[in-house]
Amino acid sequence: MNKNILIYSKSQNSSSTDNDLAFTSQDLNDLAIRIGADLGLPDINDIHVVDESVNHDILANVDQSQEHMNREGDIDMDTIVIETINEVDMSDAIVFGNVGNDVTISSSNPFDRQIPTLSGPSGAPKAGGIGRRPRTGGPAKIRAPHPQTQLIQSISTSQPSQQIRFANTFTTQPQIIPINALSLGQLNASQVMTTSVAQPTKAQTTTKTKIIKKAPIVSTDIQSNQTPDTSTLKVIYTSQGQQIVFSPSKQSTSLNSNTTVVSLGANTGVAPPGKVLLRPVGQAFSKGMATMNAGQQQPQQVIILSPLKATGGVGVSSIAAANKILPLKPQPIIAAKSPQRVLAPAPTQQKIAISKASTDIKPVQLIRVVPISSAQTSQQMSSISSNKFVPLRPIAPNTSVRAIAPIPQSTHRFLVPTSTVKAGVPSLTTVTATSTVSQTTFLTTSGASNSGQLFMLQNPMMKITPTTTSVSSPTAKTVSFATATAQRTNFVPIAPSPLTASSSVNTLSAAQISSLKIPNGSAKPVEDPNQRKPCNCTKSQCLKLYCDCFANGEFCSSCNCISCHNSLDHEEDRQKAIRQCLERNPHAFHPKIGKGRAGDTERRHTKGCNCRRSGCLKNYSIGKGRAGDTERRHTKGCNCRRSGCLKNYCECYEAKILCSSLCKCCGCKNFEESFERKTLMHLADAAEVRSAQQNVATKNRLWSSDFKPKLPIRVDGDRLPCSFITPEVIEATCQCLLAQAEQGERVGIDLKQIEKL
DNA sequence: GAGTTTGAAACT
DNA sequence: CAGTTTCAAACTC
Repeated sequence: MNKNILIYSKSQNSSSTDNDLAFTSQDLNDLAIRIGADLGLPDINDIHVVDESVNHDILANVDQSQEHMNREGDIDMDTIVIETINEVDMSDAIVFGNVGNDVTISSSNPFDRQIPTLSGPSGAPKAGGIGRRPRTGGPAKIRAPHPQTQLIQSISTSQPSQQIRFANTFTTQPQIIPINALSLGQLNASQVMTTSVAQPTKAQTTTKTKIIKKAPIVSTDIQSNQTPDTSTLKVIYTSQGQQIVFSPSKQSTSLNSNTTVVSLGANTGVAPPGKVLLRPVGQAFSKGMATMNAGQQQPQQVIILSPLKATGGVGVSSIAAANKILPLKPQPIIAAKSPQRVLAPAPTQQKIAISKASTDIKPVQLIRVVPISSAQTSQQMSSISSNKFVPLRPIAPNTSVRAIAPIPQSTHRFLVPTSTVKAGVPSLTTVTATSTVSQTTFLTTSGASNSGQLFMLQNPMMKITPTTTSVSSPTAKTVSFATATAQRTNFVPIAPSPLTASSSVNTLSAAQISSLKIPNGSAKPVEDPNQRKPCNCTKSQCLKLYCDCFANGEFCSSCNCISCHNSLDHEEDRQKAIRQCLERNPHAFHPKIGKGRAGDTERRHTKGCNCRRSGCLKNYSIGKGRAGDTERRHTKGCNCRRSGCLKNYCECYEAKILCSSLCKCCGCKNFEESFERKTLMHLADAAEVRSAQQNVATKNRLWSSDFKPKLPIRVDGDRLPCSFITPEVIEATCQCLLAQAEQGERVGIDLKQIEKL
């Protein structure tokens, strides 16, 4: 029996913006073995450890319209972390974790764990699934998922099934359930949970959860005497078979030795709705805890994973002696200044407010231990078709696993700018979307459509290269990205960096163009196209679209800006600026380079023009666009007047695309048949050849010695320099030489001087 | 590196 | 929507 073991951890340094993994791979392997042994997993060898550091950031999205949640501080980001894990597969998962000093403990079948579900009055929390210990002792917790997210995907392959219907609701309170209650019960067959949608604008989401059938949960006494709303009852079985019934009524009653009704009523003064604290063994009741027959509970075997080395420290004292504590060696936090990655929804989307004030940001590390045999998981994921989760699984061992957060609306795009992929990232990871990711696409680095929602992944050290996978789903993608930092941030809308948008299809690169300017052909070192350019803003505080970082949805990092507010330290201002930009232009953060509309993508200049606002339609011809360019064009068009659209002032030219009918440029020379453009391109090609040759020559000088044979000249992926010399290059070069010669003759320069030109 | 040019963004 | 101003990047010297 394979099990998913999810381990998540959060750095203790909650204020740090530079955090990294707290677990080493060795830790994870050790943990997997110990956890598997402790939980009685039959075949621990089937458990495979992979690093799931972070990427919940790419999963969630934030509702900017609900920032009050942030301000109120009642949205627990930890919950989001759990949700992310849940989306992978909670029913079959054993989850451990550490969030700061918290320890999350949960279990699966060995403890007969099921996803707990609570339903109280409107706004009550819904399904949860992960136990966790509080920071400073007290009961362990089972957190409900973030109320705004869509629901837990939980599919067990081995148990009889029952459908449970959940709904998105709006609540701010997590469920908190003690470790002792980890042997969670499940709903009776008659208790199909159907809850109303608190926010009518949000579509109700249905998920299917297979659960273990047990005896009826609610006793006759309860139903007859107290008439609880069975539609909102929740029962948890303890390991002793005790039934704990959560009721929305205002009274808590102990019906018998095995059944306790826990009130979830709002006015009991015991526990707020939706927040149920159950007393752990050996701990006195405290205010805020619902009464229950806790004394009858037996200590649950608990494994505590904590980066803290303390074995009986914070949050552990209330655990029975039988519990096992596995201290973990924390990984040193790598202090590296890096751009912050953010995840951005479009403004009109249903989103999740998950971030707190910047001062309360908790870096999070996610580590996932998954079975080597991924077929089961894959099947499970693939069967999730009615929702918009984007679960991912590794396609190779020892790779990270990313899970995409629920995407509440259709046609979303995940944008992962490659412009900030950091060199030296230890592991580039490949994951594969295994579910039917209907209506979901990933924004590729070569541009994308203009519509839909944008999500930006954390910027540093992340790269996604979508390709078609073997998964049956036509929309599934292979996503590759490197480990990202675990900084939890607020989310901002984003757009791809120009570099990202123009990173393909081009025949000219910035480096090539730049190399043209180098005297004596000494080309500059080719800049890493993935490296984001630092901004130099002085007056905008990097909170206007003048700032490329801001416009790209990135935090400034390693920039030269002055009075920069595009950082976590000024998140409030930043969000305000974002809203302002979106008010002015709802597409302000959409990529400027996108796909052209069908039918006019091929419309290009053929002769150039001087028109300014006509759209230059009279001078267009059909079918002259270059192959590859038809999919990319400026969404607004440029307005150049003096540059001829052949300088980087022009956004089209900068993106290495031809001007289109959307452009209002004057004197445009950036059209297919433009002689100037061709010449520029060929010169750039020639410069590239020269640069490549020089680079290779330099390499050879470094590498070669008197005892080594000369290496063949190869550049950029075994591409011989001569391969750059295409007939077009030759033709253009000849044309340039002829033009120079003719000009020289007109001026009266003698032949020798002309030859020297 | 300073100054100029340029065009997008912001503003009126 | 059009004209103007502001801004930062591109470019030139």
